[in-house]
Amino acid sequence: MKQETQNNDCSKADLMAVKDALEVLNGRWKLQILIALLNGTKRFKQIAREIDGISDRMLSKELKDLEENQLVVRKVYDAFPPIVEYSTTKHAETLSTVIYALREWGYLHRKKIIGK
Amino acid sequence: MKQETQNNDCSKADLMAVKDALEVLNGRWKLQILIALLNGTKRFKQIAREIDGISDRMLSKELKDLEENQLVVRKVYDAFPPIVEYSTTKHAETLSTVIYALREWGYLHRKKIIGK
DNA sequence: CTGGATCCTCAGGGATACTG
DNA sequence: CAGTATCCCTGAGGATCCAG
Repeated sequence: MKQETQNNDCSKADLMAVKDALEVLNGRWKLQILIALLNGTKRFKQIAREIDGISDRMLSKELKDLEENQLVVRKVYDAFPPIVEYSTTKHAETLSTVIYALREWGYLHRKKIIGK
Repeated sequence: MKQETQNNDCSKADLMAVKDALEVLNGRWKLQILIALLNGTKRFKQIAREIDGISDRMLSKELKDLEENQLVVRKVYDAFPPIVEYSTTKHAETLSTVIYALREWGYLHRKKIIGK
């Protein structure tokens, strides 16, 4: 077996970038929330209903995280009952590439493993 | 605000696919390991040295997971000291799209948030 | 060297109740 | 409705020791 000395030439900074991305999208909720919101502006309960199994507490926390990372925008209307709308930023739209890739691979993998 | 009734038309099965993908790639090690192995066949310690912060226990477990998902292949040479080589499968190569997307977005996000 | 076995810690995340 | 506060538990992941 030949040992190439430069076989990881393309993955020093790249690995960092991937790690950065994963750090922002970590947990099992962030991407689901973003997908929901990329489909259009929604209210808190609306998101909660759409994402199966998420608790209010988690949704609240995740939305705050995403807001800090400038991926979602929170807009409060002064009304009763309270109305708060969430939507994605331009920056979040750049994630669609990632989402598409994951979606395609998800299909592929399911076919490979389960539907073999 | 107008409410579209079909604003989530494109994300029922798609969401499932994304969730499937995330389930296979969960944790912070799987993708790093795959990236390392996509760069070439490697031995256990070699991977461990390449991935910063991973413990032997984790690496062992993650490799087993990846093997079960048919993403890596384990090859044992009967020798002393023991030699075990890991490499990626064809199926793992289809992940490169995902990895590229994550890498690109990682760079983009870093520029957006940190280097603004 | 390649890991399995064990023990431990801590953060992710669930359930419930409560406020404005 | 839109959350916050609290309590609790599970499981990811680290450290260490040990065997083939």
